[in-house]
Amino acid sequence: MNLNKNSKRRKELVAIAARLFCDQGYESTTVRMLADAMGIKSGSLFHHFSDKQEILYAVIESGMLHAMEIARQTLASARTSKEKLHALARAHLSTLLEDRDAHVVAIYEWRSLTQESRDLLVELRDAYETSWREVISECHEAGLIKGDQGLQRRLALGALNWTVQWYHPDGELTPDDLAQELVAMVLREPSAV
Amino acid sequence: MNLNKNSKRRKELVAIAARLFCDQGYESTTVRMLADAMGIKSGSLFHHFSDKQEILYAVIESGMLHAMEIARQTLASARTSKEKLHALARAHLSTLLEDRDAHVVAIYEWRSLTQESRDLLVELRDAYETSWREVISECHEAGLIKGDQGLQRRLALGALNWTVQWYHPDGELTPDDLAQELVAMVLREPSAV
DNA sequence: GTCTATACGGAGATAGAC
DNA sequence: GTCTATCTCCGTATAGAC
Repeated sequence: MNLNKNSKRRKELVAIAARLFCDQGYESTTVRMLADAMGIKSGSLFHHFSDKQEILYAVIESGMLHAMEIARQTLASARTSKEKLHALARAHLSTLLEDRDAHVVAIYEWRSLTQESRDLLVELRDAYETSWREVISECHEAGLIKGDQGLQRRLALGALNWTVQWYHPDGELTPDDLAQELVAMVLREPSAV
Repeated sequence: MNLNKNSKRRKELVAIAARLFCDQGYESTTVRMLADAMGIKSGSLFHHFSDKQEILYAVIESGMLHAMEIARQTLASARTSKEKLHALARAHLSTLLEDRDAHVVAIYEWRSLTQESRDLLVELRDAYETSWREVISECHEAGLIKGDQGLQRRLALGALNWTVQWYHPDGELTPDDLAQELVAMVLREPSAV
């Protein structure tokens, strides 16, 4: 089996799998469907991945790594704590949109991962959420909000994650509108949208 | 096949199915597992439901009907628009907790429904969300908030629905704390938690 | 790295006796 | 209303040639 995780070919295959898993669900997507979409026969699939679950893991991991990279970049150009909060919200929405398949899969198909895979991905997720923890903590220290920081972080991330259920970027609302309204809610400022 | 949807027996079976679907996912739950948990053989299952998808439909429908009933009741005793918003949030969280299995299934297993089933359930959901539409509209008319009502409703419902991912009622936070913080965010009031 | 061929098990669903 | 028995199909995964 080919274990080179960074090969271009492998990334293509993972993206194709992400789309199918997103559209039809992991369990309902057969390895034959995956192979068809990849332009190979089902037996050949197992040259790239040791089993079906590993494909699922690869899809979710790639989405998470990408999200962390975007958050890191966006955060770098923010100065005030409010700007940082806005940056995180914008970055979060960007990855949800640009990498939608992988994130929808991460949300819906968690249960189909082995315990070992889950543990690995939980570490990634925690690392990502640490940025949120830090920025919300900064907002509190700056006197912009008070109250339960964990609760505020979870409500905010929940509202953002749920956007995959209803948001279509071709409507009137821009991702930046969403981010602004979310920040306004968290910081209890009047709506700017 | 027994079509009596309101029989006590049927409700028991639906509750059992909800638990299994919630724990393992719809596709990963076999009709043999369902039958085992119900104390019958797999063949007997099809005396109660015409096929597996109908069980999924029954689980989700029962959760939605219950949610609507709770919302109706809770709303009846609220007077001001802020009280009504709080009532809706509390009712939403109550049903998410009391009827958690069915709602988790509704969130995760939507894709496994036939188009016909989906259409029926979308009608129910829209009817439910109408309460939210009306109450948020009232809050705007009362001058408590301004901005995009649809966006505010969706962010609020998203934050609430996402609680199934992290909230455990045995912690320090009560459901009422959650509802209060959510209302405070929506109405841009200081955190009361 | 892809192919063909196939093993093996378990899935949903049905028929008909009791 | 439940049972037993069984059908049929399709799932994941493997083996070995090219």
